[in-house]
Amino acid sequence: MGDVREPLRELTECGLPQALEVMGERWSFMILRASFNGLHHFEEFLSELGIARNILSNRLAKLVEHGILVRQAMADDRRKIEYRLTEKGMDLLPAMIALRQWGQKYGVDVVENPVLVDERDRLPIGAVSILAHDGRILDHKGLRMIDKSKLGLHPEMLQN
Amino acid sequence: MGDVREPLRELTECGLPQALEVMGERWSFMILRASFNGLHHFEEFLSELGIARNILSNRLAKLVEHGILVRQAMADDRRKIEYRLTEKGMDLLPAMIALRQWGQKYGVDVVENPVLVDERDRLPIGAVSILAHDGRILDHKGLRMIDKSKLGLHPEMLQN
DNA sequence: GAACTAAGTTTTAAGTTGCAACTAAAAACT
DNA sequence: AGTTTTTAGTTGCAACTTAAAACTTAGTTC
Repeated sequence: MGDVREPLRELTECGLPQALEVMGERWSFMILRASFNGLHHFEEFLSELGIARNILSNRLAKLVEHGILVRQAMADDRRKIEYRLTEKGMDLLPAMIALRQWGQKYGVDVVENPVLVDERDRLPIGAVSILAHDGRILDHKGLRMIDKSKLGLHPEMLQN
Repeated sequence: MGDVREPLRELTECGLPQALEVMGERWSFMILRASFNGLHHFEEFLSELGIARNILSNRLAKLVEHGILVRQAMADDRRKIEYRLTEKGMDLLPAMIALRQWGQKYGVDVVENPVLVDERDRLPIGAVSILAHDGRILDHKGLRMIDKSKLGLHPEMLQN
């Protein structure tokens, strides 16, 4: 078979570039947060975020295009368009909260309000965490990047 | 004194804008990933990421300025500059991995290689998760945003 | 049907990105 | 010692993106 070099830097394949295609654009995360905070209309986002109209229009369209928000004219007043988070959009919450917590940890005088709480007991949530397959919390020292081919074929291998 | 209106939409205060100031810029997350993957030098980032030289230069400077990377000329060859993740940079891992996992879940034909594994057992990691104060995994249905002032004063209140 | 409102487009200026060519400094070769 | 190569940048310029303000369109209220 001759010269079967394995590609030295297989850094290319991963979901990050895909995620950044939408969420890497300026304002996307801020719109997501506002949306999660209960805002649904164009003029609400506009006055809440202090974004320019044309950019907001463009971003909302992209978020809808990517299935993160759904756009729907309201029945009672059909001028009003409601933007609502989809399940796909909700799935961005861990990323958003992780960013938020990081900004809070290292930012100067970040007040944090409103606070995220567990609905069940109304206590503030803990840190967004990287979990091992068995639920242990991992930090960067407990993590390794390895080539797919070098994965032992354990039976539990069906998670990430 | 007189007219002390409270700001109606206290959506303003949170760590997200702070985090996005650096990490919201195009390429920042890709550089972070490359860095975590073991790249350390200018020309490595350049050929790995396909970014323009001036932009890379600018981003690295900003990441250093914000304390996410440290810049250090190497002892043996002082032309070579080493960029290395700080603790603050490592703390962005949950956010980065959460984004990556989202991109993987919803992206089309994302291969994912290299794979993130738990160093201890070399099994792929689980999903980055939002945890309650007591360690339960929360999803968006179990979360609520409430005003700081409405927080009951529980003794455990010192986390997020 | 005149005025108003919500959402979006257009226009124009300012700022950012990306490419290509150039520079600066340290190391290696001859 | 002097030229070449390597590493990490900077500069100049064209293409693209963002922002602010004025304009448009469709639906609603008076």
